[in-house]
Amino acid sequence: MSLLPDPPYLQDVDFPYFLKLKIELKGHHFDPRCRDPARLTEEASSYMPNVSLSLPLGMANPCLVSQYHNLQSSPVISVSSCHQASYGHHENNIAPNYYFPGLRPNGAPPLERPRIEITSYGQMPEEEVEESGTMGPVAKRVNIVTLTLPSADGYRDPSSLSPASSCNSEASFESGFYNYENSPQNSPWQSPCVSPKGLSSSMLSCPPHGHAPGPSPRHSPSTSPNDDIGSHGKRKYSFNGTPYGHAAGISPNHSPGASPQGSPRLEESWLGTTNQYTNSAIVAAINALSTDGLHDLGDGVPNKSRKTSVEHNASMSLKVEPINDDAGTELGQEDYTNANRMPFKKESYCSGFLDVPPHPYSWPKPKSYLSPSLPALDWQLPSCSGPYNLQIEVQPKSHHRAHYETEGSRGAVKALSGGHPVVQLYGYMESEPLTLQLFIGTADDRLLRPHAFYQVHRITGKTVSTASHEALQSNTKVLEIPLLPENNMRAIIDCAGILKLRNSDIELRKGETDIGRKNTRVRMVFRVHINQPNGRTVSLQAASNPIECSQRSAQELPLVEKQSLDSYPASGGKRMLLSGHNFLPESKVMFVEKAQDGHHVWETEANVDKDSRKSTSLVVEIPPYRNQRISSAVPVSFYVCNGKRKRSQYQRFTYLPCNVPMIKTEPADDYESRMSIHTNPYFSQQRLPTMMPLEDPEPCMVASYAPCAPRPTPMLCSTPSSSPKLQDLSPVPYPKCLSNSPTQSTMSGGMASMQDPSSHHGLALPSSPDPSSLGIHPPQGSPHLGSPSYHPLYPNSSPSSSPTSHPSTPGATAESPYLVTFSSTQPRGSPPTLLADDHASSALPVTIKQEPQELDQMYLDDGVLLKWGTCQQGANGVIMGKTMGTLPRDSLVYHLSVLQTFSTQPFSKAAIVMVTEGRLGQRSPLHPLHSKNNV
DNA sequence: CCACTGGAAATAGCA
DNA sequence: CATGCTATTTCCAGT
Repeated sequence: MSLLPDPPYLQDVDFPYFLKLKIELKGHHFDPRCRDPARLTEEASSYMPNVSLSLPLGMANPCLVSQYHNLQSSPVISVSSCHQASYGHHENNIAPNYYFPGLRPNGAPPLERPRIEITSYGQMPEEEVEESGTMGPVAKRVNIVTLTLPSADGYRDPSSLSPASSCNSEASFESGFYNYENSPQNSPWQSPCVSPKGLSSSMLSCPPHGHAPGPSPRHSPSTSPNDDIGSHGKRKYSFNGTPYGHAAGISPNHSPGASPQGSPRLEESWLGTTNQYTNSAIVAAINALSTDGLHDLGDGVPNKSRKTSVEHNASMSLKVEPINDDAGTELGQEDYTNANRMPFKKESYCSGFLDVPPHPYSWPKPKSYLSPSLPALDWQLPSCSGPYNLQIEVQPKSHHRAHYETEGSRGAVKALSGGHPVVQLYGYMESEPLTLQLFIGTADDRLLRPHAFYQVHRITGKTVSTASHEALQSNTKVLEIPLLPENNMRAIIDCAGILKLRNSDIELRKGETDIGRKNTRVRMVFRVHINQPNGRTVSLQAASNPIECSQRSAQELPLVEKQSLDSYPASGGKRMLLSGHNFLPESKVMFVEKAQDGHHVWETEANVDKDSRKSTSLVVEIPPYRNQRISSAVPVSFYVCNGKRKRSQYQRFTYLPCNVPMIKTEPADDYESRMSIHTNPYFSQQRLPTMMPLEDPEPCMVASYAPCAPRPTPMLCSTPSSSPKLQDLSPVPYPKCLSNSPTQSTMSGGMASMQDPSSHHGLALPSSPDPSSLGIHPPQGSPHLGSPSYHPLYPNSSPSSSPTSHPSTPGATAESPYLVTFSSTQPRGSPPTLLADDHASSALPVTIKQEPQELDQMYLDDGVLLKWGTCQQGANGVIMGKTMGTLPRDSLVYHLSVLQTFSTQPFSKAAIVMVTEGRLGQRSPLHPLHSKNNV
């Protein structure tokens, strides 16, 4: 990056602010090649040097920090990331090549990706000129910063954005600098671009952008851009104008006001740091903005549009016509076409800028951090490593009603006590402040990953004591909060709210396989990246207890937060205390045992102590198990039921043989135990029965969680290497973990990752050029066949014990506890199987998690699949029918509609789906796609 | 005036 | 295809 003399008026401008002002997205095509580890590596090697040298990076957010700093002093920034096209184009730029390693293949043709260009105030007018992505951007201005955006899509999936998310996400763009997408750490693989619907990017592009011929692209349904922005008085902030702003305006779907990210707050955030800016500067910036990346945001947006979005229509989305004023900024035709960019009116934003109040807090400047690569958000990280221990001292309340873009903020997530969650890093004695990252993660039974339907929302205001920054990493908004030594590395999280994205917007994104319906639980995920003297970086992560985000669920569904017992002898009879919410006088507690196929093998209603009933607690008598002579522990589950469809999630419980010790500390190293550990996120226990074969219950499962014991004080934790199996344990599965907030955070799972700066990026995917071969895969659906815990965290990460090794490399060295097994026969792109031991590689049957009562979807326990098809089940077994297609293994959850997409031919709903593990040719148990109307 | 909240009507999606 | 429910979103109004 280069710094230029600051114009007088720009001197005080914060980088972030700046970015916000000038961001242009170009090209929205995401080239898969970018995800190629090999290429990434190459690139990293080639370009990283520049980055590290020129950028003072914050540990947590190297990119952000560096840019931020630089920008502050220099209005003109030229950054070109990832994309060749973009990079190198800005001859004028002093530091034209700010490369995010891994983004672009060497010598590979330029990839068309959305770019963000930032231009200094003075140049803004011109920066607008752009060239189409492939051609290579034509640097109009020296001072233009170009950031290649992942697809400029939605929050999560670069390749596909939901209208809402993509279009609106101002934040994301703002964070352009913060955008980690380009960095290796991002998991390019994170979201498989499986486009179930086969939507083309163009199709997906944000329709809204296709702004009407009208004056301002931003035109939202509401009519005037301005209106869009602020139906709720947000207009003022609508700073969305900026990248995000676009979104707002752009996406008809979006409610006028807010963009998901673009929540009004964004502006504030920026403002906070940028308050000093003068109006003129702001105006200029605004002017410069014109068509921005907002359009890109729309990329990946499903054609499907809401009724409410009048403007949404294919034609519009596909084609954007330059609009008046913004026209100046317009992109080439291609850009429009591709990105569907909509120009928005500057005016509308101006006011917003001016109105924003300054933020008192001055973002700490972290030390320079050379390694831009940070672990992807879907990688599992441990909460402690060596002397460090990241803990959630005060857990958030179990319920927090998330707000929609169309609503005003619903405030920050609170703690049960009425205060706010508190996170603290123990064991850190340095004087350098660190950055605590926060994002909204999933709370289901699968590996923790960014939640597709929720985003963290920055809260600011008088009542907020904690400063924060918004950044975008892999389409996920990340709140960055300073962790200061003077505060004992403790942060009160009173600046984080939760934004709900419309299901319809997200589900149609390319590659998105998760469904939003009834997927309303989230966890706050905290991360910290600690630089080590040796140049490595230790990344820790702690996830909160699950948080129910829907209004209705919060009000009606019973929620079990704690249970006094995890297991008990088959004889039962013991009373167990359940703590939670929404327990009613008529609440029932049902114990169930499910077979592998999801059918209930046994179900019984437990007696509830009527006298002790409270809305938040309930005493239930453990019913005797159906078989009093079990020789091994039998995992079952129970749930609280308030009526039809009003059930809590399944809670785990284990029946023990009457004479057997209750706990085993070492999980058996078999498939099941691995799986159990693997899938154990908070609620995993609840669903476990459903998704796993129960026939051979493993007592170990319970035991495996034992390690979760709270660690109030800093202490050494077992490193991944030492106890890989435990690494992935998530916080809360068992009461013991639940009881103490600190405890929970302890096991957020994953292993600590150590980065070796020398590698320049997190992608040290060395030996194998092909990502798929490496097994590095996206977590999204991530699976974990063999060892969930060993999710390919950092490609180049290694256990703390052997930081330099490349665990992710197939055939990992002996020094690494982690082994990656890869089979040539394994479908390309299939996830690598990381094993904790040699045994893991054995063929494991693919299991399908299924919840009969649920939607037309099925869960795949492993990512290693697969071919699937229909077959008929005869009396003696199964007769395979036709192979219907091959599924991308990155997704764990498949909707019927998705399967149909992959199918080479129509299939009957009466068919049974069969999943085969490609590598081993094994067949998973057969599962009806849908229990009710079987496919 | 704003940022929240709590409620609940309006919609959507399923069964 | 209509109907009944649920779940999701959007609105409203009060603090």
